[in-house]
Amino acid sequence: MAGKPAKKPSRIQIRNRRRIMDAALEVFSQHGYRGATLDQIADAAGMSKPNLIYYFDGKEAIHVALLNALMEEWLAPLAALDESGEPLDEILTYVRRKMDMSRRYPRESRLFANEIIQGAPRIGPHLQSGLKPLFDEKCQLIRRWIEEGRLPPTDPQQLIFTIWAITQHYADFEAQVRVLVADEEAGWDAANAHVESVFRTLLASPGTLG
Amino acid sequence: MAGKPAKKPSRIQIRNRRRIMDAALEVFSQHGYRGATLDQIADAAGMSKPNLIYYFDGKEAIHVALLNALMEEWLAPLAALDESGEPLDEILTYVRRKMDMSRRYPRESRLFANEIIQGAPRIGPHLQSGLKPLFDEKCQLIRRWIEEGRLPPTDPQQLIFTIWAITQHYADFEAQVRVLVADEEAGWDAANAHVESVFRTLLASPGTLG
DNA sequence: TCGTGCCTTTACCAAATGGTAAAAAACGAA
DNA sequence: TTCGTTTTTTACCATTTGGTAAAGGCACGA
Repeated sequence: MAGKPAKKPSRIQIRNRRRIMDAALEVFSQHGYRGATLDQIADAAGMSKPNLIYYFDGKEAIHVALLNALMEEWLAPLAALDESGEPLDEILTYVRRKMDMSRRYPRESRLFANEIIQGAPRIGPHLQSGLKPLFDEKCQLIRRWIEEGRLPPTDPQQLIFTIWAITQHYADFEAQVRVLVADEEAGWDAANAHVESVFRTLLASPGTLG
Repeated sequence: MAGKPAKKPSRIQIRNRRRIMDAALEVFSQHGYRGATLDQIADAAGMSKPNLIYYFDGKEAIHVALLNALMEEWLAPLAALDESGEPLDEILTYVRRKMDMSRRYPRESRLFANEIIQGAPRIGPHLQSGLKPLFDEKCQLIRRWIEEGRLPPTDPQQLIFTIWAITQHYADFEAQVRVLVADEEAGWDAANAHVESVFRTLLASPGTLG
């Protein structure tokens, strides 16, 4: 039943698995699943193609392993949304963390984007089992905050979509943004400021009219 | 110098070129450039692979032709932003048209998304020559509206990015949205209502304090 | 130091893929 | 109908790609 005996991964195994995952992230995020080749990944990982297969069962296995490994880390900011905190602060913190991740880990963002755009053929089940419950839970939390009059009335699902859309846009469509905005560094500052003000405006309680 | 003599395209040529473009849109938007195969496109177009090559010079030529043909149509809503109109109406109309296109032409949206995410390797020049001028022009227009006190102060570039991000999200990440939202039809209604209210809120003049 | 088992390389392979050559078929003006 | 042109098919081809077999190298404990 267990997929692998999994005694103890040797130091070499740990190092090489990591190398492969990193190389795969680079290549998959840039070309998508079908556009990426094992040769490219092997090259980026600094090892031979058969050696890749020694560590992973095949191309799809690498991709799936990568998505699984990143999923948790990628959802961490949403999971950190704390019910005991101040609603506005919590959501703004979430937004800021998402912006931070777009700037610092664009490859991860694009990896997911590629997968989702193409219909989530390999990550689909994990969306159901991993993302959906978390999403529902946090929607419930936001709904409660709204009922308590601590946030203006909004559709929580749509609010989260909006946050995702705006923040990830800067990573996923970086190529476009770079064409349209002259100064890259200034662009990030402007983006951060704008996004901050957008959600401050949207979440500004209009008098808690309940 | 002219790429083709281009006498008069016969009826058959017109019909088949259209078929190919439509099939290519379907396949490219689903798998990305490198993930799409000529066999798939030929299949979807209901003709043989060599017949494709008879009408287009090759895979890349089809892709480029497709992007070029769609670019204009895709930018039409932005181009329609009218300086003589009421700023709020103009922008809300723009947002609505973008939402409409996301719902009705998700393939077009995903085609561009795929291309941009992967670094715009084939459409890059067209972004510079086609999108950039239009973008700059409309930013200028919005800036003027703000100066005239007819819109609250905002960074025009970032505003447009926000509109793109939110509206296209529903097409590009449809697979994800479908997992997270139960009722698809109701989902679209909720999305439209939410997006409308978001931009109404953001663009609500706070007293034209100028 | 000497195996024993983990790691890596070399040499392949079958299928898929972008593309070509050239013959056959269909079309259309005279 | 007939002849030249346009369109389509059949049969290929070279390269790329995911993957395998098996031998060689290497590290490390006894």
